[in-house]
Amino acid sequence: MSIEIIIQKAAVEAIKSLYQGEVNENQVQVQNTRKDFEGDITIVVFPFLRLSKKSPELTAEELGKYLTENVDLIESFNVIKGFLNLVISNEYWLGILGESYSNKNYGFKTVGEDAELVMVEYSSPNTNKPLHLGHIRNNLLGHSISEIVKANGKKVIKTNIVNDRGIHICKSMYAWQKWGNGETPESSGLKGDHLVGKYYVEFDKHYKAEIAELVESGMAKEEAENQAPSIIAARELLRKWEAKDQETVELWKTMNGWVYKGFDVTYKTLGVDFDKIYYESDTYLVGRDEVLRGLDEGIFYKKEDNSVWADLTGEGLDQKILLRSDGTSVYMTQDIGTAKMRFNDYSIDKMIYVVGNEQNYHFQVLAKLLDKLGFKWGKDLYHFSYGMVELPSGKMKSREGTVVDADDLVEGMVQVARDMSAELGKLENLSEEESENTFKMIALAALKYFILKVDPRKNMMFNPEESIDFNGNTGPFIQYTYARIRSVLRKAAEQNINITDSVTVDALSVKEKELLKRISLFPAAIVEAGDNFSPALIANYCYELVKEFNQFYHDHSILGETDENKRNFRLLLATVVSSVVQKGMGLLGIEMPERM
RNA sequence: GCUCCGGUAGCUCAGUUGGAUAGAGCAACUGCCUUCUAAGCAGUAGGUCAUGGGUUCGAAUCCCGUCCGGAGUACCA
Repeated sequence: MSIEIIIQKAAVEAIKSLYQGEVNENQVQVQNTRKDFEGDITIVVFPFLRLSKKSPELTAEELGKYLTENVDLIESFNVIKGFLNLVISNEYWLGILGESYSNKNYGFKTVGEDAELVMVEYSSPNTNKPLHLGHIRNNLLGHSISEIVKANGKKVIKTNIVNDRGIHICKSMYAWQKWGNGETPESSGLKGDHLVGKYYVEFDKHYKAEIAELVESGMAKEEAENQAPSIIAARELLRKWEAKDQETVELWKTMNGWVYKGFDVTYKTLGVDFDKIYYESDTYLVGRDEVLRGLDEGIFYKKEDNSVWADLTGEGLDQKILLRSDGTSVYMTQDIGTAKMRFNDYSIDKMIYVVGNEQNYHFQVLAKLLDKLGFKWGKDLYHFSYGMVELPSGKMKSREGTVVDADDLVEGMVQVARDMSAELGKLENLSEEESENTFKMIALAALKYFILKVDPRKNMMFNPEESIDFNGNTGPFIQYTYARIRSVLRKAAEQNINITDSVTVDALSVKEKELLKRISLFPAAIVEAGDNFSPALIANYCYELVKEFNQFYHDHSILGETDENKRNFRLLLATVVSSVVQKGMGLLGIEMPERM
């Protein structure tokens, strides 16, 4: 039971006994005492004035007196205006520390056999171009939220739906056929996804030129966009693909294969993975069948041009197309099929889609459609909607070349880590392999933390001109503090100092107590991050803990402490802090180096 | 037009179910490496929380209006 709840319950009793009044536990506003006041936990007494019929000060005095007398772990109190500051006993805080040290799960719940099954969809790339910064945000959020849900005791299946078919890949295929001269990843030395992306750009270049030419010769722009030879050729490829033309399917397989190889490298670098991958080419037909079933059952309707629609005007939404007039699937059709396949494959209790907020409307509609089709789980799907990554120049657009490529970004940051480390004279006695490993760890920590520390729902700004920071509120700062703690613990071990979990210290410094308070809040942070789908909460928690530790570290000697009890206590504290930070950062997919 | 989201320091972001004097980092300026790692610590400066009203003991937070920005809006994914 957390300290807040203990205090809340006690306060409810106190109000009953003092004023014969009933209050709900939630009405007891408990918060951490601000640093500039004495005390640990503060109760706001304003809500009780109508019961006490006394001034805020007097009410707080009476409540404080009652609580101090009746609750063991409350040692003393002071009152400032309507705020009752309670001082919690050292024994309580030390108990937290001893328990954390011996128990070691730090608020992580174990996943039982009958735990709720949560499927998390994230990443979901198109196969016509490499991953960029927007995808990185998606991947990191998806992976992190999976870890957080797991830590809250749920079974998680991470899934990826790959958009492997459609006009986009046909554009790359056509351009490669026409201008590729048989180029392959091997012959060009390019990563597969980059090679295919190159031909996507190539397509667009020619396509644009053709449109310009047609417009020049007097054609309307819209018509030109439909009549340009390149787009006609790409559409023809799509038709051939849908008709299972062997040569086309072979090319499609080959080029997608290149892309998957490339993606695998990027995923591995980012440290994300999946338990199950779905491909649109497998699910779109299932979706089409579902839509046709809906049509038979009168849930959907058909227009004269043979297109199939859902009427959602009754639900406050619009009409939505589900099958084009030529009978082919749209995005929504595919998502219906994918959902059906997933629920057939697994007994999913909750489905989470990690998809950008530009698709809020799409998921609103999807939930309604699945519900209409009779899937119980339809309306329970959760769209984890995150904000866009913006550049100073505005939105990222692949065609305009304003994207920040994922691989380039990571490589650039590893280089910065290398340079900085050399400049600071770090890691000089490590082998090249070990230091390279550490540079990667640091670079990825900087990138991941930079992205995950901001509220996922908000758009975020990334300035490619200024490289991501390694100082201040950053991943490397947290790693650095961790590495220093580990270094102290190594030295303690070298000196044969044993750490025991029996703590006997009678006076705690302000900083020590502050650290203990923060440690005690970690389990609550995990729950909160899970409830709010917010890795940012964990990131900020870790930063504050580590910042606090750095200050502590600065003015408290650990190994130099001569009082053995105190030294033991501080070593214990350092151990627990490092474990909590490691666990917390683990939830963000950030590894902690032993040295840096 | 309509719907949704956002606006906090020069910049990037925090800000607990409404609570005390608004919090970090970056950038700027001052100090601190003979002491467990200076990717650090201590400090200075920087705010009409877009704006106008309302609710109340109390509002960055809740409600209404206005302005600005972003996204979506029936055969792209």
